[in-house]
Amino acid sequence: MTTYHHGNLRAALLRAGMKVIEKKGIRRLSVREAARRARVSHNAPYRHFPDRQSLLAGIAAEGFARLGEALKTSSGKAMGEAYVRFALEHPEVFRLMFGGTIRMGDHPPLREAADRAYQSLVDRFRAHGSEAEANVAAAAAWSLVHGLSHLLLDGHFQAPQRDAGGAAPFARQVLEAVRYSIGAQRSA
Amino acid sequence: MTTYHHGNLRAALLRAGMKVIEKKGIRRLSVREAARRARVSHNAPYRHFPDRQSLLAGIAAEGFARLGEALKTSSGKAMGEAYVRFALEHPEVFRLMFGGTIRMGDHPPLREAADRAYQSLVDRFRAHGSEAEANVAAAAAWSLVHGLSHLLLDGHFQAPQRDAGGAAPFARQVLEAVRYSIGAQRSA
DNA sequence: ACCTGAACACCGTTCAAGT
DNA sequence: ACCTGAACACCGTTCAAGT
Repeated sequence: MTTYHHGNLRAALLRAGMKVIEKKGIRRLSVREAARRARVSHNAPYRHFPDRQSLLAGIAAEGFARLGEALKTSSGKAMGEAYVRFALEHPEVFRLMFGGTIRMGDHPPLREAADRAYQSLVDRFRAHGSEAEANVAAAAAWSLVHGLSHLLLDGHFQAPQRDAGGAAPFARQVLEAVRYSIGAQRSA
Repeated sequence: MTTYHHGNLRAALLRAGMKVIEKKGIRRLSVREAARRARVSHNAPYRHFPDRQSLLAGIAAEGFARLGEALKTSSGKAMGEAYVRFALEHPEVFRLMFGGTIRMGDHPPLREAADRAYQSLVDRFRAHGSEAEANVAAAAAWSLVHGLSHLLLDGHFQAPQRDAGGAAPFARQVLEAVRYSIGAQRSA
């Protein structure tokens, strides 16, 4: 029974941090709070993360890994809905990943995690046309599902849409509408 | 020469706050910093805003007003690009408006400001089909430009795209691609 | 190496008091 | 009404020290 914490304080801090963020929001996760939950001094986290931003970056990277999984395990047509579902089910982590709290430039492993998740999406477009066309198509698809996720989370769609029965069905409508549009173009 | 500040401390705080946010980011705007810039005690702002969130909400509302202006004064086809341009030119204010820092539900004037801005966008779709169809089309368009703005700000598009010559031309490509798609559907 | 306690310069917010 | 200074309970981060 060592006087130290345990084998993997880093992992414990990430787990604790993720939990706080999901339950109380990003602003409420302090380094000191993560330390408390991991039962170490307010100071121990600095052995594993140089600053609060890096702790947040670690949690965001874990978020990208989970998003990538969700995308990979969804069949082609359902990928857009899987993306939106991830955002709606993990709103605070999604905001951490994309809310500008952390700058990817400062955290290379975060950028790599994000790129891997995006690859799951781009790969589905490789079949269509030139590389440049695939890039544009993937960017458009990502933009659509990403913007839709954000706007739904922020509550920007009003009564007429919500009355239709909640966020998810509305999201499906929007995605279907655009899917048909793109299909029309392709076959033309 | 009164011992008080001046006629409109509220406006002065909003102006100072906007400036700090644009220059240093949201995290760096404290109530105390806004007070300092307006040359009042750290406590005076609480006469005009119940808490920090409300100060931020006031600044965000001003941001929505400006975005609405930018959209209204842009001609139909250029509106999407105007939206992206606003985001790229005012990244920190854009993040404040849409980054989840403030919950619109807690600040009715903010929601109203946001709705007015959205109306500038929805109005352009009124001509097309039923009300429900217009709603879905507007939501799709908003999602696209909004997601594209966010992803560009976060730096998620990689070398091949950026090499083409920067964010704005890439944005134009993506928007054009989808515009053609939707045009194809309409005429089919 | 990994952890701790004390210390510093900040916060947001509340309160009692001044004009 | 509008403003001020003191006070409280937090922060992130640094430092000197313990095992």
